[in-house]
Amino acid sequence: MRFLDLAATSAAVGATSGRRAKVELLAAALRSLDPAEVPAGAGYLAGELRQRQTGVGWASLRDLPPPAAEPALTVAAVDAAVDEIAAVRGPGSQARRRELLGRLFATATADEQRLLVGLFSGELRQGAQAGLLADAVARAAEVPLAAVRRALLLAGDLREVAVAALSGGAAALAAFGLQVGRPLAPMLAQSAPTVDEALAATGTPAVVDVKLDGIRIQVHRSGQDIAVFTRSLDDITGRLPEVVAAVRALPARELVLDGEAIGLDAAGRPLPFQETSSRAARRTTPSTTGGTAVAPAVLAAAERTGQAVLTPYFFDLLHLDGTDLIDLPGRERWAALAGAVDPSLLVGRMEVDGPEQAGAAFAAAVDAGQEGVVVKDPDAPYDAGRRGSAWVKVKPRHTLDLVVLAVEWGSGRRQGWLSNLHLGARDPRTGEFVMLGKTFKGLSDELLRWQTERFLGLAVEKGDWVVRVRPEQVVEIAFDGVQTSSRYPGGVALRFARVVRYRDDKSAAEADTIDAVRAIHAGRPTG
DNA sequence: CGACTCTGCCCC
DNA sequence: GTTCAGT
DNA sequence: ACTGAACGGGCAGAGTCG
Repeated sequence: MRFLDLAATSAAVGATSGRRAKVELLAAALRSLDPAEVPAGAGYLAGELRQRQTGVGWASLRDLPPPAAEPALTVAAVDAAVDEIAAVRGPGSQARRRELLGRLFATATADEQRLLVGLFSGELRQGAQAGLLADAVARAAEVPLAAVRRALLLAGDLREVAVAALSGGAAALAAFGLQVGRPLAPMLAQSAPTVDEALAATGTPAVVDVKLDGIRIQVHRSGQDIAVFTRSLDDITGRLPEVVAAVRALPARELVLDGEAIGLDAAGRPLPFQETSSRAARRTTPSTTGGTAVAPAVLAAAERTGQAVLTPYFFDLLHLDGTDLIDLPGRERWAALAGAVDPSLLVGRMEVDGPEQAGAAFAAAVDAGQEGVVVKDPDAPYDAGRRGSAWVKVKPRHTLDLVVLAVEWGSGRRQGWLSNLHLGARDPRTGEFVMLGKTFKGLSDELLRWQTERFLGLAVEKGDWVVRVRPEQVVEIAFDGVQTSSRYPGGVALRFARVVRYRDDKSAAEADTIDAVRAIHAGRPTG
């Protein structure tokens, strides 16, 4: 298949607002792919490259050669070119990658270049991703949508599912059961501002789990083979030897566990997320020589340098010794979990009848330095990949009145509007403002329109990207916490900042101070 | 060597 | 990660 | 209810440069 035809489909999908019409366009393109091109081509239609990492990002896509006048690329040729680019490594690789990338783009027409940029950057923005492509696969292969969805969530790989559906139909899809050793999409939680509202969504009685601020882990065990996967289904087994050891010590032969890995201090209180993250992101250590014994080396180096040792805590069990549990009610899965795992490895959990007990559980979790709670419906099955009302998370929320220092022009559907706010706290010693981070969240279209006019009126420097303003507009900002920052001048930054409302009743001189922010920082876990 | 930029279906 | 808009 | 798109801070690792 010509790559140009995929580019045309992508453009048409992007120009279509209706979901059904998008699916129709994608299905038609899927049908015209050669069987050998399905893995790459189906991914392109969902905005994904077959190669997970290419070493190419926004910076490499800034200066591109002029487009070709005539199309010459096929889907297979693009896939081969990306393969070659992704394989480049070592000294001289940046120049080599740049050369190969330039050659690919010089062969592409303007429309094809647009699709390539979207694929390499990971931001195709055609209004269709893997979820919609599942619909298109069902349509093209004439199989039930539910079968495609289920296969996608259990296989975690769009391309394999597309190949199976288009070549083997419903029978091939049925073969995608839960498989020990192969990650499935983890179940997600909705968010609620209070435990009362969470309880209203789940119903009562409910179960309240402590929410740990660490790394989501899905651990598979088959005999002595143990694998640890992240929320995005990446294999991080080599980075978490503590987790492997803990699961190896369990009596069960086959397990699929869902939980969280987190670093603790000497007193057993949780470390700030940054410290857990630092340990979990470490692959090797300087002292690691061959790489054969990477995992023990990671652990030894962590202990030697005083880095956090991560501890796993589990809250669900999806498979036990030959039996799949995902379709069972939560209370049955959790009973099986309690029987399979040492109590010290279980997430803190309380069964509650109503708001009073749930509120007490939430207060206790926060008091212990934890991130919050997840309220769960004990009758619900494990809905892989879904963010339904069966699980609802609740976290404490801080708010501060900050001052807007600058605003960035938006892109995509926010093009032409001032969008991303630079936020500052007042420094009472200097009268200046200390930048703490940015946010673009919590802004309705109406508010975007209002603030564009407002900040152009306050502008002191109108750049193409950033508009600097007189520090006069106060805005109420909600956020989850304060973290240590090497980027911002105050040494602190807000986590998950979002706009609550503009405060036209307050002047900048009445805005909250950097001291107030530092006080919150000092009060965080092990701060 | 250290300082820097860029990347990551990164983690949250 | 959170939030808003569109279907 | 679900999907997609707006974009946040911080981390380690790889490669480049002076």
